[in-house]
Amino acid sequence: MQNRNISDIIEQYLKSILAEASQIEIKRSEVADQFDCVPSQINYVIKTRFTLQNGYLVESKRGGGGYIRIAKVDLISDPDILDEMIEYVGDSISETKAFQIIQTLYENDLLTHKEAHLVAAAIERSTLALSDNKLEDLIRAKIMSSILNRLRCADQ
Amino acid sequence: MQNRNISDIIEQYLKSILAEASQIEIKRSEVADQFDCVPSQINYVIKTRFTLQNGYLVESKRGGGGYIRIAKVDLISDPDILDEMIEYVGDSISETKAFQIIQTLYENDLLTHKEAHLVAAAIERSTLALSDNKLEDLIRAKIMSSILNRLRCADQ
DNA sequence: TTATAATAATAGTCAAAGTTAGTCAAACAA
DNA sequence: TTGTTTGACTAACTTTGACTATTATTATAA
Repeated sequence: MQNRNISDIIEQYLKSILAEASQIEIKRSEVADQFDCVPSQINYVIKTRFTLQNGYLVESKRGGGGYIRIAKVDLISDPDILDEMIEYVGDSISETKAFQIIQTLYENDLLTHKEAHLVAAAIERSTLALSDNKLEDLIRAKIMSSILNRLRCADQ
Repeated sequence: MQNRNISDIIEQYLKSILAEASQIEIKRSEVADQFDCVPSQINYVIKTRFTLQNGYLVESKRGGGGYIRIAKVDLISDPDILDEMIEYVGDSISETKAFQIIQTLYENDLLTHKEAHLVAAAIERSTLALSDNKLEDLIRAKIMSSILNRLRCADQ
């Protein structure tokens, strides 16, 4: 349970604040100063320990008044079905197979009727319409994976 | 959700007035004085936060008695705005601008919170993640257009 | 009085400078 | 090997001010 490195310490610090509030906003440089590390270390911590799979949503803004916002989200009780689908999608998927996945999501109440239509609109052939079919299937897979991943969140 | 910079503060001020009236008229120099900034800062705020894709119409007049008028547009009662948005998207759009559109659709109840998140997941940079930025903006535009079109038929 | 010119009073544009956060790969450590 | 640390470089957003454009008002000339 002891902290072995600075990343673990920062992770624990952020999670201790998140225990109080459901959402926090930090200034990257301030936290880096606080823990005497380079700013990009904060990115490393977030990328490795505050993923959506772990139940965190991260947003940020650059420039004056910039920030990094970390929000804790509730995950659906049974993520296995999503994991299987993401694996099935892999890095390439046809329109037909993607439609089947969307249908399954709808039947399992992970998507409403309208949501299913919107997702379908995003990935259908007539939308992507790339002359390179391989590339089209690849992009469709990226979109499907991202959406499946997002469905881990109970709310949102 | 604090204000982090003067632009955010001015944005919030203007939106708080707009919450009362559907349309407001301001004097650029007065608002600049009020918030102790240069007048062109007001232009920056308007240009980045009160565009049509943000759901606002802006008119102005120079010279004596000049003004800047900001009006809120109602997407639901004005379906033409969807067409204008599709036209605005064109065949290429950045992540930032697409996010603004999604935000506007959400604020006007054309998308639920979850639907907005799903659409965002489909078009965000980390999803499309193409080395070719031009192609990425092009595909994002195709998806956004398809989604906007789908929203024309209110219920599915 | 009327037309025109000058002046004042606005708002717009643009680019430089400033302030953040993100990426990526090399070096390092367990 | 795998995971961590570091820093140079990049990208995004904000602030500022000099310069420009437009409109209204006032002064001047015919």
